[in-house]
Amino acid sequence: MKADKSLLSGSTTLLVLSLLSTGDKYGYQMIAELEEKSDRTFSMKEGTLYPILHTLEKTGAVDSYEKEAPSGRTRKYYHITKKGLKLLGEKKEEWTTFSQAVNAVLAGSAPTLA
Amino acid sequence: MKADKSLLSGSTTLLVLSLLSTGDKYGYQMIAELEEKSDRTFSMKEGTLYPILHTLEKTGAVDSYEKEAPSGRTRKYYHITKKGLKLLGEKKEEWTTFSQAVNAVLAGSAPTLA
DNA sequence: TAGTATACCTAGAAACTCGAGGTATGTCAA
DNA sequence: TTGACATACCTCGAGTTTCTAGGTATACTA
Repeated sequence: MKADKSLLSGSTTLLVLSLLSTGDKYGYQMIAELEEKSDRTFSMKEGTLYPILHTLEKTGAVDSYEKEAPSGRTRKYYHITKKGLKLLGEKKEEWTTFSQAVNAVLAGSAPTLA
Repeated sequence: MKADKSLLSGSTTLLVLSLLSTGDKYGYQMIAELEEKSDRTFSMKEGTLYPILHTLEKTGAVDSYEKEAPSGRTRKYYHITKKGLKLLGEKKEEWTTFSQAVNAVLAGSAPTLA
């Protein structure tokens, strides 16, 4: 990740599920979309994404199928399941709670030299 | 942490510095304040906090001094330095960028069953 | 005087991401 | 036709961060 790699932990699953909630996608595409949608803040690495996708598949939050691209190359598409949508809902809520809590703490802090 | 332990990564330093920007504090107190200000979302563990404080001290973002509490017990107070304030400013900005990016990605996601 | 809250600390395990590597196919230019 | 580059998938080991679980010690309270 770019911004602060360590800030990312835990939100990756949320981001991946969020992307998949708008339609089936393949790995390489998700990385590009994430980068674009986040205005270049996120640049998830393949070494991060693929293990996440495999874990999500193992737990039944997504399933996958292969499909040939117009170019002729085979791509592996991921599809979010009902279980995955439920998980997304939970993760979203967690994120909201979490970010509000951080903002609450920051609100009390002294103005900085920034 | 409670909410989702892994969401926390990277924000702990931000939170600690933020707390210290409003005045000198000792470890135990910070854990309590964090819990209170975040409305019970954060419950940072001692095993997390103390190593962070030690690292911040090593890098010069905070310094510390011992002081006797009214009770008679000795407490170790931490004080944020100029360097620490600068670091806080940077971390704050990182947090803002990061959270906006996450929200941007979520904004595009389908409404969930939540 | 025994239990609980306060207050500090550390070592090892667990989780997560990244860097670096590997394999393979399609495209395009020399 | 061959070499370079982008696309597309994958894995392993290192590094970072947090937690669990312990340890030590003092003050208060029943």
